[in-house]
Amino acid sequence: MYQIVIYMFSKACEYGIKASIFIALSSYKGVRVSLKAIAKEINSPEAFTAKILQDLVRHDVINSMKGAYGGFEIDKSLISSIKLSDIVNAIDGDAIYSGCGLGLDTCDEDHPCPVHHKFKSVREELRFMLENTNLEELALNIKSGASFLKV
Amino acid sequence: MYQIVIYMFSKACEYGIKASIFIALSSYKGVRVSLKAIAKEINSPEAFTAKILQDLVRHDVINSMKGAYGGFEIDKSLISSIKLSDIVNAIDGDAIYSGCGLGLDTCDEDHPCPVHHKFKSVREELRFMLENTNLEELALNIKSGASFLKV
DNA sequence: TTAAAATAGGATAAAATTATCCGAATTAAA
DNA sequence: TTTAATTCGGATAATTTTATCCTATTTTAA
Ligand code: FES
Ligand code: FES
Repeated sequence: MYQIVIYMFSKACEYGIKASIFIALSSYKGVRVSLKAIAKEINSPEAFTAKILQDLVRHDVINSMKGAYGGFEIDKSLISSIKLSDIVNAIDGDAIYSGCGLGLDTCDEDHPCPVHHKFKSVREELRFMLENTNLEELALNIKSGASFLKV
Repeated sequence: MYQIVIYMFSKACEYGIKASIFIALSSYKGVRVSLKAIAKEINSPEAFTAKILQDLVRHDVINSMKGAYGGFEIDKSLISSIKLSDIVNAIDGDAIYSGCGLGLDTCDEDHPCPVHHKFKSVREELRFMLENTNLEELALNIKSGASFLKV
């Protein structure tokens, strides 16, 4: 049996999104968080999470500070403008919404695969969701206890 | 960079879906198709495709016949009742629509992850699409030249 | 009955993703 | 200035997914 079929996200993205939310939450309180604290909070492997955070830093989604009392943070005033798609793009590169669902070289209206029209709406909805969900709202829901980062 | 983020389907599923469509198309004409012909038509690796076809046979999505003049086929009268979700389920097992988008142990209304409510609708639309698309319509679109299996 | 054409299935290999380890560089406090 | 706490980054390992190879089995036609 050839495992799992419909991933919404890779592990890398899962960790990236959850980490970003936790960093945002902490940044509201004005405190930087360490890799160790993040991995513990989101229940992810430390070293792997580090790689993903480095990616997010390079793409200016989050900031980092080395050394004692260092850690990760996000500029408070930017939290509401960071979208899920920014995080996903940072980890993926781009070419996210462009690929054909059935693996044709390009997704092309004029040369569609059998599921093209059926998938288009699903993909567009996914895209819309990613581009219209920001870190602030996700963080606030964690804060209020309306959602959870682990278990 | 930690590649690709949003898969709709695994390669195994892509090949499984495309192969099924081609087999359906051929079955309407009353001819069995060989693995070789399928792999060529959908532009997939032969041996890997063989494994996936075996899965589909075991799950009674398609039929196979060994020996000279053997190959794969689908009972003509069943083509319209085979849904995309049947193919996907055969290759995946199940547990498809159940998992949490952010990797929590379970997707649970009472203990939702930060993206749960946002994702629910996307996932439901995907599910609806898979359960309401049948092989017949996909095959007919190939036949009419409205869609394509490769390139 | 034999030979050729196919699928079935086990073993293995390659590639991609996920995960770990360790030393280097940086920072702040003591 | 030293030390401890951290992130950074390269190397490597484990796991999963994708792909290949080879032999056995089945089936039909000659
Ligand atoms: S061509 Fe396949 S999804 Fe558009
Ligand atoms: S709990 Fe994460 S998608 Fe439902």
